[in-house]
Amino acid sequence: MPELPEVEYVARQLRAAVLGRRITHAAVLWARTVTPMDAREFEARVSGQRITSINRRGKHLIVVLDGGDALAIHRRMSGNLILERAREEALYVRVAFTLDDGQLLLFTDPRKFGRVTLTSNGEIERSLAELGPEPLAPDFTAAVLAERLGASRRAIKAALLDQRIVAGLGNIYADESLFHARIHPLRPAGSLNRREVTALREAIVATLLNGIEHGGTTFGRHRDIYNEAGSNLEHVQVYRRTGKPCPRCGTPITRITVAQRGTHFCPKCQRLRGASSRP
DNA sequence: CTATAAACCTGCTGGC
DNA sequence: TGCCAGCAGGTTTATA
Repeated sequence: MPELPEVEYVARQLRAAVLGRRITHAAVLWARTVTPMDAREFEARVSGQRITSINRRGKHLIVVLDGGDALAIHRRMSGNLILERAREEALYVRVAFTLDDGQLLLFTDPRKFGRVTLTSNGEIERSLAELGPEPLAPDFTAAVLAERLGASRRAIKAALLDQRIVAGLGNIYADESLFHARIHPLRPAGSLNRREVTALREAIVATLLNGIEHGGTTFGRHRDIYNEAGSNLEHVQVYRRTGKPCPRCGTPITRITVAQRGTHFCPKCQRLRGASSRP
């Protein structure tokens, strides 16, 4: 579930809460979460390192440690980072970090798809090298987006979910962005004209910023580090609103499957025909 | 290149 | 009320 806004929101909270803290102890409760590293090796190597910075790249949360290592955390479908003052009752804990001020930082993950990877700083950079541009960075221009989409004939929805095209978009924010830009999800990615690419870039930025502002979208499992749900679901226009009226024109929202993912759009505002092509 | 399916996992929902 | 098939925000890998 966690897409860029959910990861960014948590990154900001963690910066305020655990920056500068030393990890005094780590416990791996589900070994596959830290693959490919051995669980005991992970615990030994992370213990004693201090948290020097917290960053985000796409949907990856990067916790930089003073021993030359970094933790790359990907929450995948159901992972959360929960901060506890003392041992409370968090469920599905896969990795537990004890900090030097007594706080407990827990990686919880019912479905066990999430990953907490410990590697050297250089290694992390290499593993993230394939990611596309950061959509909230100032250099994410319409020209950059157009260049990334190239002449691809795949559906624009599928392209937006591809982290090599743009980093951080997932199913929710892809649908919302296309709705705001009035682009049909099945449009071939390379067929968008200049005006449409510009509108899409603006829609992506606005949609993501909106999501961050509301603490992320929670319809299932996303929680912030204090175990609070985000409120952005109240603000989405099409995602999971099949059959409900389009907020713009009243036409019922349609749901189709694109790239094996549920895809929601307004059939009147987002037309497939009548589109011009980009040379 | 593009598309599709399957795999990794568990919990929740909707239909019967 | 109860059971079960199907579905879920993500990514990777195999196959056509």
